[in-house]
Amino acid sequence: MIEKVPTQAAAIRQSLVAQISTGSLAASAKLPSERDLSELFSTTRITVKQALLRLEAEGCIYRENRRGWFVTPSRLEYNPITKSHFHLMVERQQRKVVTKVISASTELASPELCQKMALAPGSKLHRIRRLRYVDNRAVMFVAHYLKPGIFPGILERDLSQSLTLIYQEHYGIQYGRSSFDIYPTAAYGSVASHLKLAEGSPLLLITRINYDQTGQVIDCDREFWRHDAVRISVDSQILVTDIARL
Amino acid sequence: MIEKVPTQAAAIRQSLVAQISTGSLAASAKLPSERDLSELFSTTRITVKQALLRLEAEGCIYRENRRGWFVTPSRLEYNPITKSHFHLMVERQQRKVVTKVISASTELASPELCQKMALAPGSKLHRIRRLRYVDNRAVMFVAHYLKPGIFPGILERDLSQSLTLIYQEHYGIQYGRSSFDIYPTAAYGSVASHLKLAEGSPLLLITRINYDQTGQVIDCDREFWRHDAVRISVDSQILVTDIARL
DNA sequence: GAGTGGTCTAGACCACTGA
DNA sequence: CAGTGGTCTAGACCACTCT
Repeated sequence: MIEKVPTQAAAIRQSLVAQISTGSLAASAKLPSERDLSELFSTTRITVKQALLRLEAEGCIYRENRRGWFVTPSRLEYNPITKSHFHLMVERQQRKVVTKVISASTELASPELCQKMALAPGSKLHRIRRLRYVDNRAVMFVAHYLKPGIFPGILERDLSQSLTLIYQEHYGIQYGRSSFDIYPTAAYGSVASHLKLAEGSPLLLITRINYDQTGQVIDCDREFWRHDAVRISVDSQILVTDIARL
Repeated sequence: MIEKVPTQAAAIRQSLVAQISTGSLAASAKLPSERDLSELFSTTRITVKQALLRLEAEGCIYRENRRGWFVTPSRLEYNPITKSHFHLMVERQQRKVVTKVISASTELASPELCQKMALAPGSKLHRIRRLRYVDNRAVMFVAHYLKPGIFPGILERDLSQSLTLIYQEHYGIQYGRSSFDIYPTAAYGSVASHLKLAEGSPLLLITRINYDQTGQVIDCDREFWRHDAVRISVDSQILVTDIARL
């Protein structure tokens, strides 16, 4: 059996992985600076950086722009098809959750959105952009697109609470079915800056389209997730139960 | 309005994006070499490489180990909850598909698998590893774990065809419900080499657990997808129909 | 053997964060 | 202000692929 000689970057990665799994680097702990690491391993910053970038891709560590590298906390388990409130879902997992409203306005719908939501070209939509924090870390940036006709005056309400709740209480609307798709890509521009990601960092884009009880499109969510913050989990059993309840 | 000065890497990225979207670099086309690009943009290979790595994270381009960079072909649309044959699904999208068997053996199940599949610790499982190509590009490496008691002699069969079909025809087993989870991470070792990915490249790990009509666990699939080869798409409507049929 | 990306050296200056 | 990562230079040699 021929043993491959590991590259320096691989050796650095291994060493850090070991420290993380034994707990000598705990969750959310800060790693030594790139300069310190390159001295420790007698190499250059570029080599260290390559090891760090791989660990980042794996989801073991993450960085905050010019603040340093940290050990990634455990991931959120997320089922995009459940209709329960986001806050409830997170708190069930013993995590702290905060939602911050970034903007709320009415905009011309893009051609792609018109197609996805079965709208006439040139339709307008309410756009609500929010940022979600789990344990004080920004993990998801979401843009909700709502049909204005269904939700008069909704932009004047307190949008930091659950939209599902507002739909129910003020507009008598409940979700029926929904569909979603998951698209792995990279973060740029406002998404990157809100999530404090470096430009070009890996990202999970989840697009959901929600329908009411009668099958009409209600809204569309575009969720931009840190790739290392979530594990998507879907069980058809739950769906069966949900449907049986209707 | 203050315009940010784009970095060189961002400018290179923009230029390549433009060429890809206008079609002057078509799908699957080879990009100029890193050395040529660094001359073209009057910069170093490292700067060029950073631009290329970002485009790779986005899913616009991909590399084959030491062969060069290529424009990513369009993604496969994939619904992990459907029970149809993989080949059928791919061919419906006008793509060519090939499945290659990598190995077939009986192994001790790992503790995690025992838990996931509700097995006694120390149980054995058939492990079938296969590699799937779409349009001659390796896009997914999968390990199937089967309960040996249910599938006597299956390892001696032709495993390059649909397992679903073999289950039905030779063992009278049909899928009932299934659950899956999606975990973004990075490729290492045999997964990376089979998919011809560089170590530490982004990857989508989809773990499926399939149950038969009576709710017993049949098998577990661990699918390692190139992150740029797929868009996951789930519609609860389809599930409703499926269940109504039962 | 020529061409490609993979890895690495040994620095430099810049932009931003936080005390 | 010091410390951090972000970006960049100008090279080098290695490992692998393809012709």
